[in-house]
Amino acid sequence: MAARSYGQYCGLTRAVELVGERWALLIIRDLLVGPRRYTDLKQGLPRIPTNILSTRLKELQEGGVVRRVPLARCGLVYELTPYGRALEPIMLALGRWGFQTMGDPAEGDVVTPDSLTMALRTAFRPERAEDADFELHVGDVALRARVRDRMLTVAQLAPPAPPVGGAPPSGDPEGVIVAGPGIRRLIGGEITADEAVAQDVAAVVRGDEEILARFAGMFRIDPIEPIEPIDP
Amino acid sequence: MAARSYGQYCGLTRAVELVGERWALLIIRDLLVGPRRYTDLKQGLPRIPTNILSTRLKELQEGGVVRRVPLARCGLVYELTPYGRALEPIMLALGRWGFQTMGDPAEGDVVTPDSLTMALRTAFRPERAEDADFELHVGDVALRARVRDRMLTVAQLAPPAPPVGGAPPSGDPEGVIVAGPGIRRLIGGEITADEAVAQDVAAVVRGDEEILARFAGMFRIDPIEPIEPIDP
DNA sequence: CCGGATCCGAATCGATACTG
DNA sequence: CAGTATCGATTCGGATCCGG
Repeated sequence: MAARSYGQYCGLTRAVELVGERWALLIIRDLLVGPRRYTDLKQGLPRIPTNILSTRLKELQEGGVVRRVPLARCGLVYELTPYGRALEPIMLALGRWGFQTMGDPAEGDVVTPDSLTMALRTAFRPERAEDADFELHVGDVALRARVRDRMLTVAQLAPPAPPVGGAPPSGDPEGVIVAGPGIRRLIGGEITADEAVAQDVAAVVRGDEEILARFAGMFRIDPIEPIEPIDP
Repeated sequence: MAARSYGQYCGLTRAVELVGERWALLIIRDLLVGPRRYTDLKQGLPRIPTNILSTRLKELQEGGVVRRVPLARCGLVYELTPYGRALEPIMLALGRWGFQTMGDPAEGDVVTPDSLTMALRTAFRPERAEDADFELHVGDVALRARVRDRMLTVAQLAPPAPPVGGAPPSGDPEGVIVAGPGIRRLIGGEITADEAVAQDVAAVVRGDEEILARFAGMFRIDPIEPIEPIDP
């Protein structure tokens, strides 16, 4: 039996053995945004020890979740295999689940470009989507998000994107939203767009302020019903 | 910042901090089957150190995922909160994902009643369901599974169920299936019911042998398409 | 700058023993 | 039954180092 095996013959156990080690799911989160170099991953996961990153990447390759690709344009990158990409809906659902109980950021917590990108994907509701094209700034991170035809695409503007990222669309966005961590409350439906502006949670620094309401309409994670139906 | 925090402000990170520690998801898997006493959990997770079980249960309670309920009939049990139960679709999806690459069992791997119950739920396809009522034996584990109205219910027959489990239906099942770990290949669609019988992967020891084909029709986890569309 | 490998103290895990 | 206590074996985290 493998060293860190749980000793059970079960699909979930297998999954946890593949991607349940510390840091593994966060590495996969970043790779869901796009292929990344070793250094990109290290920057996107500021607190990961380099030896752990190295070890996890090897394990994930061995498990068929990640592969290492020498890329002509920019050296060596890691990317998800099709099997690894099959985790995407699970990661989005897990992100939604965790979002429900996210409090305020702890001291030292950071928001990275890839985590914000995945947060947008997590919160995106295709069924409510309407075309839009805006910039979102949170801390040092700036993204360009575009919705066309109920499809969301996100590109990283700042910090300067890794060479592998998709290029942002040319032309100007409809508006620029600058937000703090409190934007969680807007996405969570705790406050309205107007309240977000009033409480300085978010501001529209360019374009029509109405874009914030459109944002809040499409990017939404509803709380689970707080029923407590169990009665011993 | 908390001791084992990842230092990121992100929904997925929060989720991983809540349920990503070693053994936590397997504890949750067992609790998805029903409330369990400390000892039930320890039996269902034969290789978990008791201090880890104790620690995880405390952490999961603190995270609002699990609660401890003094139950009149049988002492103290742990059960999922509504928030914890919200993990069910995610756990089923993760189980399906891991199932795809489950090889043969390693030496010493066990199949527990709760893991087999969740495996059945994982593989169940409501859209293909037809009424059925059968016993499934794998190793020492025996379950009674019943499908009515496209809903699956599973009860544990052996080993003797924890007092909290639902009672099995009265009356005889339509058939009794005895299988080995190779039943994975039947569920995975690698072999047909006839081949499973021919290869001694499964046998119908009571009732009409046709029930195995009906089983295979409703309980199925298809492989992900093995496309490799990336071309650097 | 990129892609790691190495080293070492601190924290966690795993196994066993023990207790109310 | 429901855990706590103890202790050696691993792993993790942080820092540094190194070849390209």
